[in-house]
Amino acid sequence: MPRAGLTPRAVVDHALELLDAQGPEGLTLAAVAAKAGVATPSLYKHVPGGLPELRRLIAVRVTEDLATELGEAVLGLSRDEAVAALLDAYLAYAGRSPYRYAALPQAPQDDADLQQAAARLVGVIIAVLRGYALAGEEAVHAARTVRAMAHGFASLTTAGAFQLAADLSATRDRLTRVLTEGLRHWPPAGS
Amino acid sequence: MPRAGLTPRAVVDHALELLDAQGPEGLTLAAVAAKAGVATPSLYKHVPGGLPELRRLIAVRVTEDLATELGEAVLGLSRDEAVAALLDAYLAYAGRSPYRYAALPQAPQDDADLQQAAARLVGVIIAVLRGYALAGEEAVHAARTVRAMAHGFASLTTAGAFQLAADLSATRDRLTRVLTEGLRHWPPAGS
DNA sequence: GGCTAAGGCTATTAGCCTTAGCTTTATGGC
DNA sequence: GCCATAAAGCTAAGGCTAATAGCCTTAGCC
Repeated sequence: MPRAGLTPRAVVDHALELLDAQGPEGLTLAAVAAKAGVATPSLYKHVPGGLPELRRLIAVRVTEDLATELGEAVLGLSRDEAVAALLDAYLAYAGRSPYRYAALPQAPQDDADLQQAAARLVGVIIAVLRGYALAGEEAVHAARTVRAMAHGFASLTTAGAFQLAADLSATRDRLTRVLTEGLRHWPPAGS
Repeated sequence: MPRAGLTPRAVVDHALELLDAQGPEGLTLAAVAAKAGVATPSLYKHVPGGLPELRRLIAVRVTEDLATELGEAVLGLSRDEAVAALLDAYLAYAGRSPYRYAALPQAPQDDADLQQAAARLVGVIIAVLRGYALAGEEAVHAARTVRAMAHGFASLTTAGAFQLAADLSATRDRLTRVLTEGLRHWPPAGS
């Protein structure tokens, strides 16, 4: 029996392929092992924590990938243009890889690796907000607002929660404008 | 063996208790059956579809409960006050029952019962927007924006995704104001 | 009084995760 | 060039789950 030359990274790669193709139900250790050409228990040599750890590693990887894509998408842009590009890239990622995106919140958030990856993602958002010159904690509130809007729209869209006939891209346009308007007039005034 | 007097509704009740107490991992037919004082296969008499149908019924119930709570929260209010109350009630529900809230997107959205319940929920949002006199499809875009912001913030908050120290209720306040500002100036202007 | 249908049950199958313990392979030191 | 050792694979086994099949009993109605 020749060695398969498996690594934790390769295991995650196979898992992601499975996730993309079959959704969360299809993500089983048995299936990953079959795809890797290995018996199921052998996976524990590379992912000692079993299925929970595999899911954790997936969340970390997806967060890193998303952070990288967002960072590239906003290069050279600032203010409203950067925000629009950020939202576009965010929604594009979720639309292109809905199962990966849905796997994000399934992992415990107190994990160190995940926090590091998440910090990179938040860093990109904070950088985009630099053009609005928000003071101190206001930048954090604004970043959370950006993230909430992006995640909310992405999550509801990929889940198929918007059932009415109205054009989704028009909604995305309105959402983007509400966000940029809010950022330009930050901190937002009450009624 | 006396009858347990089970009904589909009672099965869902037991399932919800389990979900609240132990999270999605603890929601198994075996556990529900044990709680109901019944052997596992007996559940199929009331929930023929097994676990997937149970999850579907849970999503429907949670959507109905949420719609009811939101409807009550905005009674007698209009415009910004109504929007603020809607957001408060939405986030309160998610915060009070995080596992129920997280169970919402796990069900297929093309289910008739779920669509009916979701229509009630959307109806509440549309009603809240009545005070802003939005024309035609703009009401749909605005309702989606409201829902995206509420869901995004609720989802990220309950998942523990906001790790920085800044006060969450302050962020919620900013989010609410961005939303009401956007609604007051609808359709939102671009840059 | 007996029939029917609903609501229980046990037994069984199939699939999964996980642990334990053995075997083989590759590698690094002497 | 050989041997020790650690890494990486395997088989076997245990325990959990969902789900199906088939049987029995209870409750209610004609």
